[in-house]
Amino acid sequence: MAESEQDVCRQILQILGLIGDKWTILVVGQLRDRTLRFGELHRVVTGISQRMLTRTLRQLERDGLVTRTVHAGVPPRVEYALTDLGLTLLDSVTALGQWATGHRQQIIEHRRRYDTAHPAPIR
Amino acid sequence: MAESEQDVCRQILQILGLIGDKWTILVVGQLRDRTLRFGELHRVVTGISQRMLTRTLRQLERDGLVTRTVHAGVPPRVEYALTDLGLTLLDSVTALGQWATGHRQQIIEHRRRYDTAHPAPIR
DNA sequence: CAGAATCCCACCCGATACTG
DNA sequence: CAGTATCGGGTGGGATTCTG
Repeated sequence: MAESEQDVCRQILQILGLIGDKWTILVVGQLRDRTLRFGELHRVVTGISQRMLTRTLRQLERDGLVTRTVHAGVPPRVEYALTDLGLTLLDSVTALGQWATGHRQQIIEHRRRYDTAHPAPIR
Repeated sequence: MAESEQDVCRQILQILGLIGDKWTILVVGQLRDRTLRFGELHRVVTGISQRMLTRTLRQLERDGLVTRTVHAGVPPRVEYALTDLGLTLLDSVTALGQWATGHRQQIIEHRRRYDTAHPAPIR
């Protein structure tokens, strides 16, 4: 089964796109050191809507990055935790986050300079 | 000047979002070892529209990740190259790309299993 | 509590046409 | 050649409502 370079490239891009998603990063970040319930995640990931939290978690579950554990009973309880695979992603993302942190000031400064040098057209 | 955690977090997310953009990654990747002209980039980054290439390059320039050099004359010639800052980004992205490459099969396999276990509702 | 379903709008982005 | 301008379809994502 031949697999073209194109396919591989597109798959990797897809994965990077997943990682680049802001909600994904925030959610994975929150699961760093402990498992959390749906409601806890909803509270701790500031600004996320119920819908987006659900979608993000589903995708992460589908990709094998988090586990979803339903505890029977009333009220219902669903817990989310990182898998081993999810942990390796966390490491990589953390590294990238450190790049972002480390160069944040530089980038902001560049933007400031660029924006003053290229004023918005009047319109 | 107090800078809230929220602000810093949002800035980092913004930067990660930038990195996650598929065109950004492809363009930066192509500039890895040599400077390229607009038209060359347009040819080599498969599928990108003129508009998106322009926008991507502008943003990268604004953030100080690439330089834009205009050579006078006819026909016009504009060359793009990575800055030192851009190179450090390239390194980080490459690392993440290696993660994606290394775990690609696992993720695809997880998806396959998930999709067969959770068949799409009939509709 | 943990979602699923629906509505709806803002914006992203591609296609196309025009310009210095 | 290297862009800008404009239009229009598709989509991401918020707000709201309903259910097991």
